[in-house]
Amino acid sequence: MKHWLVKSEPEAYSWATFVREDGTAWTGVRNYQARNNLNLMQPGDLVLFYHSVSEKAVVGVAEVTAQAIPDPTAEAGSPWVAVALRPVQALPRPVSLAQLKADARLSELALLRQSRLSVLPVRPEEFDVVLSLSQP
DNA sequence: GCCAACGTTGGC
DNA sequence: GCCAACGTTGGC
Repeated sequence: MKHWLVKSEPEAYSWATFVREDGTAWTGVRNYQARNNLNLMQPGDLVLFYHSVSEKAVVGVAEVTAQAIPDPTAEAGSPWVAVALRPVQALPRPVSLAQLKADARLSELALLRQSRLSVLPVRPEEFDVVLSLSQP
């Protein structure tokens, strides 16, 4: 099982909406590196849900429920894909970008190294560190 | 194939 | 609001 992180601007698509809809097709990714990561996702993989821009914090954990298919919001024949995600749990407390940056165990975190990429791999130990940081 | 121009993302 | 990083586009 692999671990990932996806970003969303809460004004565009928030964790609350994601929970209310009980999951969604993760469409609209238009970057090749992010697309490659989507293609590597398998059902059961766990995904950190990050609110970018206005909040800058990991807010929840999602699970991949369907592997990549052609993105229905893209032109037919385009290379873009979408996976299906569903919410697993909100974090007890959001883990802010500042917290992530401050933790030496997360110095290699892909989010911190490639801040513009919207679909990123997370190492299992990094995933566990983020969860532990969210504990009250 | 190179590179300048331009657009977008996202942190500050 | 600004700007750095970075991806894409298009002229040459």
